Amino acid sequence: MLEKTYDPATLEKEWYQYWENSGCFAPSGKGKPYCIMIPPPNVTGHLHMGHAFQQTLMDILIRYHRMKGYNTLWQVGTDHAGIATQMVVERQLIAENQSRHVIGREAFLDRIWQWKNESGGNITRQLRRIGASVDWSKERFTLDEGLSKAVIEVFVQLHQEGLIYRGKRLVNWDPVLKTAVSDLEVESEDENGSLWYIHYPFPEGSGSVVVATTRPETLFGDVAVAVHPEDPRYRALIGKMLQLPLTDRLIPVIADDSIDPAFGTGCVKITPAHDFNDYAMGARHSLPQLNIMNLDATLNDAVPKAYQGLDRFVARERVIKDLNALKLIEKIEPHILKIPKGDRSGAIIEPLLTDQWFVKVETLAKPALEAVENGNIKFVPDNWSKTYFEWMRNIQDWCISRQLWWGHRIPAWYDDAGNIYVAKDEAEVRIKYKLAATLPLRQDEDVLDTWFSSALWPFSTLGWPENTELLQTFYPTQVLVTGFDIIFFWVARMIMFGLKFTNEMPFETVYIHGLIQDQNGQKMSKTKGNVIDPIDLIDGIDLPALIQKRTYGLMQPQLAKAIEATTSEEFPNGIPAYGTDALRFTYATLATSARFIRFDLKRIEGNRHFCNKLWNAARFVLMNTEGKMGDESTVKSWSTADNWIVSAWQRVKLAVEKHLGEYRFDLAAQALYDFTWNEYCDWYLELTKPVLNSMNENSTAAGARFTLITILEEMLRALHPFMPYITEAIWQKVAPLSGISGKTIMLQPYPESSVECHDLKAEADIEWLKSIILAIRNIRGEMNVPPSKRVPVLFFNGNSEDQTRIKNYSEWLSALAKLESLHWLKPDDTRPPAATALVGDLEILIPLGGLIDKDAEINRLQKEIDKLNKELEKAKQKLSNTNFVENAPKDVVDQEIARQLEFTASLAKLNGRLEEIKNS
RNA sequence: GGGUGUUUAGCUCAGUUGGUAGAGCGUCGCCCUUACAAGGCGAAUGUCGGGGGUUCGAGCCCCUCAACACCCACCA
Repeated sequence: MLEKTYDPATLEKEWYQYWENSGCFAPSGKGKPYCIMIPPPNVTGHLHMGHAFQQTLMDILIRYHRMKGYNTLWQVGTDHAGIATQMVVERQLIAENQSRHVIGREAFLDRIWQWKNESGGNITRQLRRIGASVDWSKERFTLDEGLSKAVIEVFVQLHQEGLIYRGKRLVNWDPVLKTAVSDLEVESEDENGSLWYIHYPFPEGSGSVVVATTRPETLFGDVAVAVHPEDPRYRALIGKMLQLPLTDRLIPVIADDSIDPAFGTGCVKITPAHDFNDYAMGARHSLPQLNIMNLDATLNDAVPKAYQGLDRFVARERVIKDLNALKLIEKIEPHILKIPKGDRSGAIIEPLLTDQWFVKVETLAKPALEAVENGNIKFVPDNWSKTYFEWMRNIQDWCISRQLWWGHRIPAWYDDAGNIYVAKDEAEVRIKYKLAATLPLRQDEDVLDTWFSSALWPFSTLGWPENTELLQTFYPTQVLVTGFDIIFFWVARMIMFGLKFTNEMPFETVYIHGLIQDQNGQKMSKTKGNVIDPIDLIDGIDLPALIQKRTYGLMQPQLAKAIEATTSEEFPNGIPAYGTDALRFTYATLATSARFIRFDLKRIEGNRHFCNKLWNAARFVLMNTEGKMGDESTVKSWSTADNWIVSAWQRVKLAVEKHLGEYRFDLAAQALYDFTWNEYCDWYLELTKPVLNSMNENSTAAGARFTLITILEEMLRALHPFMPYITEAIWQKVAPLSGISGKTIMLQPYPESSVECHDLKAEADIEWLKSIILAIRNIRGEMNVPPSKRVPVLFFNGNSEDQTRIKNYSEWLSALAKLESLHWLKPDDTRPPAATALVGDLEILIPLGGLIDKDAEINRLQKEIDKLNKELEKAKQKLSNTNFVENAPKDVVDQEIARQLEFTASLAKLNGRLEEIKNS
């Protein structure tokens, strides 16, 4: 027997260990392969709501397919997350008054590896807590030996084919991290700034041209002023020279179509080394690129002495002040502009000319685009493919070098003359390029963008470039489960590299789930202080601990107070423990096709109740079956209820299969929830009670026991992918009673729908029975008749089928509607004053006796009559429309006619009853 | 500027080829009823964002407007 109360904490503890230790997570080696690659979380990270949500969905798919007999692999692993991880450890050093530059590259890397080894287990421990059935024996890390080998292989090959090149380009430079970042790692935000109108005088000594700029400090890098070629104000000036203020340089006026004459003055200063637009224009006009900044965004020695070494924003103030003194500022306008910031550091990005490595993506993008266009790779929901197309059709070369230490070091070597050699390692370089052993070579200092190794994840984890058995079996993988925020960062690049290096799609389907937000629709973030740790939902947490967690280690400590206040308001008692299964089930029900998902504690609370419901239903079943089960052959007869619940269950299984096939976890979960609670518990269990308690020798108790246990056992299997722990715990007790042996539910087959089990007559009978019971309960409820009070019921005016059914099912009627007695009235019997309900033609009377208030019943009837009248009006109106009668399909018209007749008949009866009771 | 979404009950959301508007939570009654008070039974609640169109019929299809959200892009 199960414990009296459902306690997730104790039952979740045992099972994961057991599953893992018995190798249940490893591929079976039998059946069609089914493989999902985990989007590798940052190795030093910790689980957040998004992870837990995503991993739950993957685990549902994995457990479902494993039970369906697939050879299932959920490949697990973590990412080295270059910038993010390096930043964490750098911050630690700073706290110790150290810096990576002081301790040096080697010591710094040692330090990160040490940190990785200490905290790298966090995320995997947490994965276990949510029940993720990943194959731990195959765990990988993007910086491990095998994956590094794959990275080098890819780099060398792409370089050889000319698809990776090195060049001095304008890139997004993060002056705080002192590294280049890709376009995707830059986030632009609107900010209030100014537009400065500056005079650029003619060298002749009088007059000037006024240019408008948001970045006056870059004036030192100006190499031209551009105007629109058709602009009548400036046409005559094209080709003339201007005096660049604060300098002794002269720069030309040039003409370019891209200039908007309506903006500012129609004159634009051109700074090719510090602006992407100007860079392109510079290229068009063969202008020099004049870099005026150092790597930390201070001005370099290309600017006048007075400004050298100043930070760009200090320099700005200085330039404005000096221009003002020279009366060269015409005016200043407030202006809203986009400020580019690094997504990690938050530093304002500076376009800077540096030597970097790039992937030439155009040729890689073409097949990747086609793979989605022709449906070889499907996005679910489908509209995400549009987002993918938009980006891929306008794709720019990818800057892959990072001036960091933590990552895959670029396999390129330089000699003193600056020649570049690319190969697997230095020895190979010397062989490949036939270099003398004595020629000094130094390796490129830079590492690769983290996403470069992530792009190889689907095949590098399986052993590529070796043609391993794993790779042969599980590649291409079946589905990628991820958020839309990394479609460009990751999904697109996996498709490009997958097609390039394996000639196959890395996955068949990309399922894009929504992003979790807090209950107010805000993104969960540390600075907002609204983060919820999924583990705290499982175990619970008290308010002080929650506040401590949310305010600890804030980048902006001044936010702590506000966070404490909102947290206290929102969770005055902390967060109660809900258990893993309730959390997982909640994630499933939240996985609609919506883009953003608001996480509300109410939902998880409801689902903990669902767990409890299931638990108690199982207790009821066990209580009535343990020690009382024969095998199926001893069952003499099946009741209508048995046949009904079996039949209804088939539909549910079918629905679940359909919904999971379409990645509608919400609908699948909903279908199971509804059946479990609203059919199995609310009706079937209640219907078995009179049978199980009956003293009658010929009763169908054996059939009820058998049905109770077999349906429950199947429900557990069907629910297992959603709620692995509770289903396993219950199943252990239930399975033996239903004649099933097995060590664990997770390796049992997933229940399948069977058409032969459909029983339409039983379904119709039980639907009828339900409506009679509901009608009586409605009267009872409306009249406030307490459940303990049994009532007499009179039936009147029904057809022969009603009579048969009432005869057959009177025991159920009495039990579920709490009847004291049950009689048929003949047409000429006198009817006592009574409350009335209708089910089809059948009239149900509950005599007023002392328990029903006459006026209340009059009100109730009148309400009912009003409702019917409205419906009748609608039906009449439709049928009086000749267009409808002539054009609508016959069955729709017939249905409307039937409705009209039914409403009319019902109204006649109810009105009669109303008169009777008024006159009584 | 380009693109993609969202708008349905008090709240959070379903609504699958157009055919009688649903769930959970909350609210309001009556109940400790031998699985479950983490529960049972009953009830109330919607001009499906606005306007137009197609159709016998629109929450669903088309057009348009509005609000909100997100993504991409070089307006100095």
